[in-house]
Amino acid sequence: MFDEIDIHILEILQEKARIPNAEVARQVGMAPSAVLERIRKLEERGIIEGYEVRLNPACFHQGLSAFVQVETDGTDAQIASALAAITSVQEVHQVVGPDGFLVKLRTADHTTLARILQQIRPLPGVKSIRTQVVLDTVKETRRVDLTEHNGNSRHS
Amino acid sequence: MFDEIDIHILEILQEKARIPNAEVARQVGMAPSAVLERIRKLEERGIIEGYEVRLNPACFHQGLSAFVQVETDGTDAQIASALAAITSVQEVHQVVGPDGFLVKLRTADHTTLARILQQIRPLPGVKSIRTQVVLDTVKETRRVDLTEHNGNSRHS
DNA sequence: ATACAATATGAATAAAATTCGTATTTAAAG
DNA sequence: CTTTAAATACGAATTTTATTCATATTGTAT
Repeated sequence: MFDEIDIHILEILQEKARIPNAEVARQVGMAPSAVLERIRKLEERGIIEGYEVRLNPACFHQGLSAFVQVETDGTDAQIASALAAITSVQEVHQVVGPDGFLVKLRTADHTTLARILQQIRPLPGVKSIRTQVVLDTVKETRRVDLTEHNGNSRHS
Repeated sequence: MFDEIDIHILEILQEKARIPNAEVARQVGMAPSAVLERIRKLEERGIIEGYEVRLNPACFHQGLSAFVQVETDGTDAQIASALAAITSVQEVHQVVGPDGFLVKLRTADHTTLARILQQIRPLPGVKSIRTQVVLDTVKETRRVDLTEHNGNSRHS
């Protein structure tokens, strides 16, 4: 799927995604055109899904995080998409075990949170909800560990 | 803090973070140098925290997500950093209520997950853990809603 | 070994980033 | 409602980067 050079490129991009191609090429010791071609293919294959800007949520009145355990009657796509449609909802995960979803929210304050919760409760199929408000986020990353992939070669 | 033009720029960047500056300038109808200056200041002020590449976790043997409710004896920074130090741990949130943390994990499979859990259980201060394995992730975004900020002007 | 496909190179060109002097706008103070 | 100072925008010039493509090299299967 990908070799050590690809991993190296991905490591550089994970560190700082807006780094110029030419700089990546310098760091991996290859021609810029070759690196460009590799990145293109990583994008084509869906290994690179995209590039994101990380904004400071506190600057946009989104300082409060919460997790909501939503117990449901079955696990319809209906409920899932109703939850996903709420703007404050950042994540919706269907979990194993008793039917339900784990929802991650982001709101300005407790008042807004309460409003969103009142919005979730009456959704058809929702049996109960349990809310956990986040006091402090110690770690929050999406970085993928690439260290274990150094040995992979490019087999079809 | 920021005006409508900043919001417009941030919306464009949230859509596609690796878009060239010159293209952003075209879309907002300003000179590239002016847009560059604005983006710089957004970065300086910590409004833009950084740029990330989004990788497909499944391509790196990280296809399994799980949430772990860690009940603890108090909420030491000790426990938090011990949890955060584990590579598979993507998020550590201290939650309101009974002392504890909500931890988000990413592993290759159930076997690896079990191993990580056995690693968490004996940490000093950990009373009990409850694990929720993710079957399906319906939504997962970090996008900040900027639509409400159109009226903001630039006051100190 | 041979041939085919994939990848790398390097030069050339187009595009973008960056800098900076000047002009314009904005906001505060008088 | 001016005046003034600071912030921002502009646009030309320059440097750097992106992109393309013909050629060379490498890797792989037969």
